[in-house]
Amino acid sequence: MTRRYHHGDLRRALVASGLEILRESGVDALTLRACAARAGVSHSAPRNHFDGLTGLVAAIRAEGFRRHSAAMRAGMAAEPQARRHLGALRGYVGFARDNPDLYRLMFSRPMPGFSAELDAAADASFAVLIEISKGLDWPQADKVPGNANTWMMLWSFAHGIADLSINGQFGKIDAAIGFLPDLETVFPGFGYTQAPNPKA
Amino acid sequence: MTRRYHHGDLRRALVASGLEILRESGVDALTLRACAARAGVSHSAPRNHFDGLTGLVAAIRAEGFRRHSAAMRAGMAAEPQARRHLGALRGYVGFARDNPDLYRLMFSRPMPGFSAELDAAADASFAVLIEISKGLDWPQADKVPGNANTWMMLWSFAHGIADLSINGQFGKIDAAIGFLPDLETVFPGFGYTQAPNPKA
DNA sequence: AAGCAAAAATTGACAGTGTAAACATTTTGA
DNA sequence: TCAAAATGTTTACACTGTCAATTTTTGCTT
Repeated sequence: MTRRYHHGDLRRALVASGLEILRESGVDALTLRACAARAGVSHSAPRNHFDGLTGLVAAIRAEGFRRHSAAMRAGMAAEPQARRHLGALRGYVGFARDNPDLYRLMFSRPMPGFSAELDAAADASFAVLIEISKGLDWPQADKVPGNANTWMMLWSFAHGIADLSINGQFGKIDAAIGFLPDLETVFPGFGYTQAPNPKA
Repeated sequence: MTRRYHHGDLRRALVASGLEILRESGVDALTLRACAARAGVSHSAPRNHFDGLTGLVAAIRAEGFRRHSAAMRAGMAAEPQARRHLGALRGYVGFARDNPDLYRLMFSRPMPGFSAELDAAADASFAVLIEISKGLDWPQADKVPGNANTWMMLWSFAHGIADLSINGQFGKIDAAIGFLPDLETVFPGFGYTQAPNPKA
């Protein structure tokens, strides 16, 4: 029962503490010393696991992206195949609204090069967007320059709805979640041109 | 030539200093003391004009929104009437890309209630979006629940493109600006149903 | 098993930050 | 004129991130 000198899994504990602090008290309270204190450790212990506050924040953002992609995949699994893109996007916006400060932290700073872990986790989220964009087509697709624009459109739309909604920009209306499932209405003819996963 | 004890227009000078610091060194360098120093004043002088750092940041964000709406109006004026919404949105995204840290600061925190000045400036930006949404119609408009959804769609799309582009999420592709003018391709039939400003 | 190097955590110190109170100077207006 | 209000300065304090020095534990090598 005596608290050991070595924590055992401090790195994970610090990220967990950071996530709790972020949820409970917002980003201004997300402090290196506060994370250390909540993990029951001295204020300099994190130095052995992270490259300063920037490194800890990068790890927290990475965990955010892992949960983010998981939420998208869960949303995708809850819909029939032909509507899986809508499920994924609903998972996207739902995650943002359930974790507003975390989502804002994930996207409030330039992306690449903070850490390999963060880049990989963000790529995993990105992969879901690419995945649902594949085979997704609408009548105007070929008129838009560049083949990458389907995921750009989906991502821009989802991020815009999520971020503005989080920041209270939609005011009392805030029908963002109800807004999203109507994507097939907003984009007429938007859907998959062929059944995915042909082996199933 | 002797520096007077009273600055004369310190409030404005502090906001200007903050904008310069933001542009030159990013948001982490945006410090109350740094703004005061650049304005040539002691670190406690801002207290007479702002409610702490939060107040100064709110004033900087407010100035950002004023320039933001001005950029949209300039973009609107550069296009023929039937395409004025595209001009406004191009102004929107262009402002964000020309002032990435400022734009991020404007939207990286919950919106309402920081100061009356900020609320008013943000409303002015919002008014432009409402303005270009007025009379703007596309075949599916009436199928989308709620009448407010035209501006929600435009805003979400513009903010998504702007914010993701700023954060480098589009990677090397980054055809965000070229992406935007094709809105009429993405949304078929998207346009004004009647000539605006009937008195002209 | 012994011992020693590496890893992990602590302590103490330092500069920089926001905030506050007390004090100094200038401006204003009655 | 002169007192009050507005504007700036100085000093102090708690908190933050970072760093160097030190202590404790773990684990590997011999």
